[in-house]
Amino acid sequence: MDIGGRLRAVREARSLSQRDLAGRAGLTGAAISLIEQNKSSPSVSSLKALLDAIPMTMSEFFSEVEEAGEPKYFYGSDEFVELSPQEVGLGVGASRVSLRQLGDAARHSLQVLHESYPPGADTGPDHLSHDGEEAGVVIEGIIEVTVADQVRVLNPGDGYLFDSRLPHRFRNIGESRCVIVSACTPPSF
Amino acid sequence: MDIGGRLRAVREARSLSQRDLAGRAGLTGAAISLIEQNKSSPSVSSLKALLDAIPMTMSEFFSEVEEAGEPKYFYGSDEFVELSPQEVGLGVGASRVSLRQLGDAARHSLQVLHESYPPGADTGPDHLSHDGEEAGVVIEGIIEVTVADQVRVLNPGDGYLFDSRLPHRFRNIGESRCVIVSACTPPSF
DNA sequence: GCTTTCCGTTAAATATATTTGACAGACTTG
DNA sequence: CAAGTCTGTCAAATATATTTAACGGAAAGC
Repeated sequence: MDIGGRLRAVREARSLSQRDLAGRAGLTGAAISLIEQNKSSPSVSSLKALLDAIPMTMSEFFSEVEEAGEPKYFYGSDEFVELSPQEVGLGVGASRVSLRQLGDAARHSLQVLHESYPPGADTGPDHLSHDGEEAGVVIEGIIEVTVADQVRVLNPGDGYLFDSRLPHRFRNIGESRCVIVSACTPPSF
Repeated sequence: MDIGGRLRAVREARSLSQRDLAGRAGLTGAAISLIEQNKSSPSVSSLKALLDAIPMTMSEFFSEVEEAGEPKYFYGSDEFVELSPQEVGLGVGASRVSLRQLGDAARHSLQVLHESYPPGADTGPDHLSHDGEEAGVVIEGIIEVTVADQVRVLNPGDGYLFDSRLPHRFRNIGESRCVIVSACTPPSF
C-alpha cells in the first residue's frame, strides 16, 4: 500500500504545494513530506483532514490505492487464511475445527474453505444461518451432517448442497480427522 | 467519522474478541479498545493490519462509513453426475478428464465439481469463458493452471480463485492423476 | 460458595506521528 | 549578482498512538 505515493499524486494533480495542503488541512508541510516518503503512516484522522482539503473521500482514495497491482489468481496452501470458529458463528464445541479460507472472500462472490474436523468436533446445533447456498465434498474421514430435519453420514467422495438459511450442523463421529472442501455463495459469515 | 464504532461493528459481526483480532493483526487488545472508543485514531498502517485480519478492504470499510418431494441435501459419491468434457466446452485433449458434478446445478446458484485429471490431461488453450467466479483446491497430484497471462503449478493444499470470464486452462504435468474440488457461481455450462 | 477464564477498560511506559525551526536548491525580481 | 520567495527535506522537540500490566465484571466449572 503506497499511501505516500498516492497522496503525492492527488496533491500534485491539484497543483498544491505540501505547505498549501497542510495549511488547509490543519497540519504542517513537514508532516506531509514524511507521509509522502512513507516515512510515517498518518493517523486516520490526519489522512481524513488531508482528503477533506483536497477534497476526496476515504473510499475514493483507497479504492484507487487498492486497485493497483496484479490480480491474484493462485494461492499456496500457506496463504489460506485461518478463520476462527466464532467468526463463522460456531459454538465452543467447534473450538478445534480448522477453517482455512481460499483468498479474500470480501472481494469475491464465491468463498471456498478447506476444513478439517478433529474426532468429536461438533459445530453445535445452533449454527447461524445466512443467505446463499453452500456445498462441499468430503475428502477424508466421515462426518454426520444435519440440515433442517435431515441427518446423514457422509463418507469420502460424498457431498452436500443446501440453502444456507436452513439450520445446519456438522459432527465428526469418526475416529480420525475429517477433511472437507466446501463452497459458499455469496460469501457471508 | 465514527471509525471506532464501525470497527467494533465489523469485529463483532465476526464474533471476534478484541484480543482475537489484535492477535491476528499484530496489535494488542488495549489498542483496539481505545480505537473503538474513538480515544485514539489508528494509523493507516494499523487500520490496514486490522482489516487484513478480518478480512476487509479499506475502501469497503470506508464506503460503509461512508414442492417436488423432500428437498435433497446429501449426495453419495455414486450420485455425482459425470459431465462430458464437450458439455463443458473442452477439446479432445480433455477426453479423459473426469468432471463429476455435485447435485443439479440448474436448480442452484452454486456448482461444485469433483474433478480428476489423468497424467497429461489438458483442457486446451481455448477454454470457453463465462460469467461468474470459479475457485478450487488441489487434493492430490499437481496441476499447471493458466489464468489470463499468469501461469502457476499448484500442489495439494493449494488453490485458485478467479473471474470465469478470464481465459483459463488446466494441464496435469505430473506423473499421477490430479484430483481437484472446484466451485463455480453462478452455474453456467 | 469458590476458583478459572475470558471479556473490555484503564494508567503508565514506550514507540511513533507530527510540529517546530532550520537548511539547500530553484526560480523570480530588482 | 543579490535579495526575495517559493519548493521539498531533515533533526530535535512535542503530541499522540500503541504496549505493558493491571483491574473489575460476567460466565462456566467445580
